[in-house]
Amino acid sequence: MSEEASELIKKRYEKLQKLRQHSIDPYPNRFFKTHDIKRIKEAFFPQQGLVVGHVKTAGRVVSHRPMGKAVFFVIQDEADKIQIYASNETLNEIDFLVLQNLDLGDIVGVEGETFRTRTQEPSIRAHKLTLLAKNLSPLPVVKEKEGVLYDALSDVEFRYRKRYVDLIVTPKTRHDFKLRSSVVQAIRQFMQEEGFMEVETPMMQLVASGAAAKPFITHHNALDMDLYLRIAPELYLKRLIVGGFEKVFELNRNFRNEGISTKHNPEFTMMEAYQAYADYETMMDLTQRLFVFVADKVLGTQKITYGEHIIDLTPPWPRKNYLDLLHEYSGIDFKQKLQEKLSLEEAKELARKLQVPHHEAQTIWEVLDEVFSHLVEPKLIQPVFVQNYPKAMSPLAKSIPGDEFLVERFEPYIAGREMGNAFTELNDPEEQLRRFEEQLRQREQGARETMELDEDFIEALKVGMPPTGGLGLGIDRMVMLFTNNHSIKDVILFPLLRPRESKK
RNA sequence: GAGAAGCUAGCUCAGUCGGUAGAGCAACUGCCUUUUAAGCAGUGGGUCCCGGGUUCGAUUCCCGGGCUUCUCACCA
Repeated sequence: MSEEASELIKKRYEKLQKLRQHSIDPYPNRFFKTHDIKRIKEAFFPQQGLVVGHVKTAGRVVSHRPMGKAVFFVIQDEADKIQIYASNETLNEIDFLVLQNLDLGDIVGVEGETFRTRTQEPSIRAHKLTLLAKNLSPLPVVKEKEGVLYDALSDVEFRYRKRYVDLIVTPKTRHDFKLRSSVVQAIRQFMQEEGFMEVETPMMQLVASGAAAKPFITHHNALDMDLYLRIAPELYLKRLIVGGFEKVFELNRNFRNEGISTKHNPEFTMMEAYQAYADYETMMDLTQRLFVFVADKVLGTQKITYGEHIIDLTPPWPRKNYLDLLHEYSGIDFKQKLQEKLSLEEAKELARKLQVPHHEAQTIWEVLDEVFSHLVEPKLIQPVFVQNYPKAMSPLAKSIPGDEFLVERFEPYIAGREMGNAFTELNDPEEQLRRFEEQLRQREQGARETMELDEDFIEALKVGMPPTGGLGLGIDRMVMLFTNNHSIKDVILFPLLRPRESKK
């Protein structure tokens, strides 16, 4: 950066030099505050009036208005901002030099009295000004009046690549990631209060199973073997149910080597929970209560504004059968067609008539899935449990007793988006083996995504797993819902981007 | 992986029907000691994403590449 430094940056380095020549350390070792800004506002600035008091606080200069030998500037800390007033009359000679060389983006410590300006703006009259870190890489200049931003940082790429800058200049970014943290915290609290134990299972696995997705491969040098980054924690969590823990959950990252989109990041956060002596209906109830708990906790309401919609999380959420929804939105009774032994060709013909693209579908189930995602999913705005899915797409779920095609599985849908996946867990090891083998057969027939056979998991089931309900929730998507964001990159602090040729 | 759009000053954006570019903010200089998207006057700042082609001349037209965004595909 330095040899290509722009004029702006050169100026900053010159100021740095000037300060050092006057024995001012632009990067002192420490500075301790008596108050953070929010507390100053609370303690010294009642609605009307003022409590005069002495404070010592710090923050980043986010606005800078010199006026003669006086300067009004605003400092921002993690939670709030306050205006500082300083001049040659309030500061000593050395601190005034700091003031004269102050730039947007500098981090400063301030000591002084609280007061209100003529326009009643809460302010601090600085008697001491300490430079704590010089800004050498000028920030985008974003101005703000009554909550409206002017020249807001709108270069999306810049915001993702330089998230630390985005966090400084874009209040919504700060807000959304604080809210994300609160969501995660609320989920943990809810699960713990429900009696679930948080566990950590391997992220590096010998067999990447538990979901149908392409894994990332990594390598262990000492053992000289390839490992997969997990695509799901599912099979390990169920091993713990076998081991005798009755309520477990894990809240952490999964890795899937798939395309990147507004709804997909290669690493994403899931919460998976398993409860022994329970079934998928138990998990529906848990899901509903969890969403309500989190919404109350972080938003204080069960009605969420998302884009054009007001989404009402108030339970109970309706439950609709997968095949009934297909019937409802396509006009075709697939349940009947299945009983009449519908062929793949006939299924594709039906999809053609419905104008649903299906060219890559290799099985009847994949055709149905295409129809579902094109005709049904976008309509599922208010919370709904879609239940009783085709067996062929759900190799880890228990069959509905007496039903040839369907399993006890549901997916909660909100805002046209799948928020999770849950089922009554298959615990019959022989059946599980057959299902894995069926996956292999489907793959040989050309199915795009199938699940890997995990032999040790079969061994675990042979030891005996009680009847169990399991649930997975996509945390990123949940946060998108709660923060009214439409791109997953806006709820991931550092989304994966291709590297860029230096510069910027 | 496919299609569409975008890439011009530190930021937000104009613009050039082909003659090497502008505004606002920011920076710098001067004035201004209760301003707040502060104000007034002046100054400086650009490999117009990269490479090639056409052309007397390309930031502009053509071809190739890069990166991003959006949509679709795969998936959650």
